[in-house]
Amino acid sequence: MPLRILLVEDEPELAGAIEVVLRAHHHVVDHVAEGLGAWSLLGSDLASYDLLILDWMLPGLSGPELCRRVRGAGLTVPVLMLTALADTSHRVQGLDAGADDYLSKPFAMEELLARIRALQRRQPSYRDPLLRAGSYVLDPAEGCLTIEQEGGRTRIVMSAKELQLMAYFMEHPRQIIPGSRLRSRLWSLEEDPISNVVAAQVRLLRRRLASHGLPSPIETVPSKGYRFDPEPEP
Amino acid sequence: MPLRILLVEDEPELAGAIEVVLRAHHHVVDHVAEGLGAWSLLGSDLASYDLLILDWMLPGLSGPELCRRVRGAGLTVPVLMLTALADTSHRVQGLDAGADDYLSKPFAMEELLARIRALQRRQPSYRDPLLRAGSYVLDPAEGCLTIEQEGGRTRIVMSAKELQLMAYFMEHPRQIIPGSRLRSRLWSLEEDPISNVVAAQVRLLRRRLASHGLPSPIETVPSKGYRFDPEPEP
DNA sequence: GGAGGGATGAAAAACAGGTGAAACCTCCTG
DNA sequence: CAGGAGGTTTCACCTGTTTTTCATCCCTCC
Repeated sequence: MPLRILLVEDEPELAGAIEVVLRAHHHVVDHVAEGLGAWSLLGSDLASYDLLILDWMLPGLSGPELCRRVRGAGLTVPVLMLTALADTSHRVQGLDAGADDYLSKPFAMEELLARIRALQRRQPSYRDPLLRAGSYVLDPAEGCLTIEQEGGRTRIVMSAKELQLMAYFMEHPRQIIPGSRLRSRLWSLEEDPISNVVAAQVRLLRRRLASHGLPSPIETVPSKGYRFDPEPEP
Repeated sequence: MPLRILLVEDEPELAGAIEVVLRAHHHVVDHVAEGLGAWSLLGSDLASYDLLILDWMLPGLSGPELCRRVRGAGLTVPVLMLTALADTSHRVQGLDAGADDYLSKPFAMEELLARIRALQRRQPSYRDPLLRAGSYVLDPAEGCLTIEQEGGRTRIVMSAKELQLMAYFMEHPRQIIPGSRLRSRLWSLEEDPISNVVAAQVRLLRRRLASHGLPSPIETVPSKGYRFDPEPEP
């Protein structure tokens, strides 16, 4: 599975080599040469990384310092530290700063890849909690819905709006939800009030469920709204 | 689960970045650039928000000031404050103003998301309470009225206006209510006074009750108004 | 007995939602 | 950078329901 990796390394040759290898293994790599640049990327960029590879010695902001900042900001992203200094006291310093692993130069690319794999396995990576209602389980992180029926489970990948809608329904099971409420909760204000986005999107959601052979759990209560029933009583 | 979020931030770049990230996580985001706009948005109950993200420095109305107003108005919505000022005295000021959390710029989007998740672990949805008068129980959420008689209960699904009318009667049992009051309470402002909407709607309400075999609890007091009696004395 | 509020049924208007096609947008790919 | 695929929204049109109006009738109170 491809990872989004931020590589912070000031030696151009090594950096280039690492980039090539990682890309060859289908990872997406951003490279910066110094610590402050990395920090501002982490601080404001839209990207979120699956892995940070930090050189120990960096202009601007050292590897351990950057690592401490990252941890201080509450980030749980795995950090792999690179260094020319192999002795134990440095190793300890690095790990104390919050790094997850530590690799001494020179190293074989194979070892780097192996350690990346190891970090990924160990990664408990915080995920949004699942949302459950009856036999429906929604996973916002994965962007999918699974339904447990007799005879197994069905997994449905959904679009963003479908997920929002489904989540709202699942948070309010069996309640009648007026279309106007959906509109005000799930769509931002500026849109013109004479539109039928809600009806249209409800339709798409129903169609998506139907396309997997599921009976629609969303009922229309005429001129009142919609009602989601996680498992209709007989 | 998706949240409805109001973002008050005057730096366009940062605001844009936050918006994109929040949307990517399936939240619904409204963005205003200054405090007064935010305040008027919060005042109009077009939308109710699950979270406010306030910049510290804002044109018009500062973040802490807005936050104080929000709390002063009795709103319990979680507030997350953003600021370039990291020192403790500001942190304390922000939290004293009623903010629930505090984030210093620059911050990683991951941290913002983590804090939002943390703030968000709170109360589940609640239902609006039932309205009771004598043997009549009105459930606004379900849009129905139940009557407990000897021999069981009757459940009547009603239309919106019927519910409004019934609710008004049930809130003023045994009182004589002039038609003109119903008109001004239940119908927005001066519609043309030569209409008999009220009479017509009262009729529909009576008919609906009658169609379920119930004696009408709504009596007409000639040239004075209507009176609702939750259970007529013999 | 006539004025006025209310009752009544039918008809009209307004409304909410369902539907398919088409327009848009954004992201991805060649 | 063009083209394509999805996803999302709009549009025009259709349905059924709710709400209001209208014309008429009824009753009560001065």
